[in-house]
Amino acid sequence: RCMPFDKNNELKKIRVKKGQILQYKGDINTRVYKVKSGLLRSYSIDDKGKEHIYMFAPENWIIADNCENSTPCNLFIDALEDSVLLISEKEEEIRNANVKSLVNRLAALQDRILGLMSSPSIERYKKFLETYPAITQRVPQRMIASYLGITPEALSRVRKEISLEK
Amino acid sequence: RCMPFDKNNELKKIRVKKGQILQYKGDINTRVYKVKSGLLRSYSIDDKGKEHIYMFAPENWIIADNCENSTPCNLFIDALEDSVLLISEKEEEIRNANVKSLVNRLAALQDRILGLMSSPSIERYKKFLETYPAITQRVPQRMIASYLGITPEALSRVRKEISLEK
DNA sequence: TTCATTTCTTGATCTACATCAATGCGCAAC
DNA sequence: GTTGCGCATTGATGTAGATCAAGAAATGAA
Repeated sequence: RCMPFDKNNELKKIRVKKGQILQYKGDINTRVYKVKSGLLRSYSIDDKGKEHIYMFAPENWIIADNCENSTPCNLFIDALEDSVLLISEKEEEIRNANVKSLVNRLAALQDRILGLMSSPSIERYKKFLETYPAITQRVPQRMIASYLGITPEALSRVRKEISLEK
Repeated sequence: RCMPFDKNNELKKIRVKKGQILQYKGDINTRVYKVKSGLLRSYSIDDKGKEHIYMFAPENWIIADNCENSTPCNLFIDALEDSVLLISEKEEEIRNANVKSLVNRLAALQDRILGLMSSPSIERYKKFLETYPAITQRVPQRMIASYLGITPEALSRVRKEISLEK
């Protein structure tokens, strides 16, 4: 390439094992992870010790904590499968950000918020199946429950109810 | 100004009355509103006819539906007070977007999602009071309840409980 | 394979919040 | 003033989903 600064110069490529934690709540100057293969997730742990999954990041997704740089982050990030990642600094990421894709992400969060406020768990689960069919196959149900904001028991009953509908 | 294209060329300035609806769910090619004075809100209406407030936009805030342009939008937008607005096209907005402020908005939505999933209504209300003290004074409680994802009755009881804590 | 660990399911009970209904309180219009 | 209307409060009751507990099924490790 003939560009004066190849933007990939700044990217580190790493391999991580399933279960490895990449970011802890409270870390500062956290990085941005691009998933080349595998699957990551981000999640918080509340005062009662309960995990709440904020997002799953399969191939070609970007995952990070959206907090200000240099302030402690709110989320944990770990690997749900052996994965290959590209790591970059947040500032670098902001410089190269694709505005369109940020706006798309806003739209997805808007949807999720309205869903949490207005849809019962069965509807949220059905929508999840439509939106992320691939992820359904790759993570245990308790994690989907956590993403949906319900308990594994509640998800189990929702699934039973859906199977009876047919 | 000496710029070849003044970006304000594209902005229309309008005045709206309290109660006026600027955008209906289902509209396409919706615009972006910058609030110079007054107060707007965006909200959805679910299948049971219940309103769910997605956001309040006081002075200097930007409000819009985050949907793809040319697809039907999901939100209504109306004026909670007489307001003065600058209107721009989404494409224009994307061209001039401030990435930093988009990322801040992502952070706020992340917070809201985690709050909806993990905090009881009393905590969400306390946090709202801290985060948006000014808005508390300007909108009826039923709208704050709607923003928090609870009923006006539930908010009334939460407030009573807080007043007893002291 | 066997043993251990995690995950899923099912039932019983509990609880936060919704729903429904009645009352009272501003506050604007006239 | 009074009439009407939207809003807040309070009580009674209903319900989605949480919690707790026990098994069953799947997964993984030696």
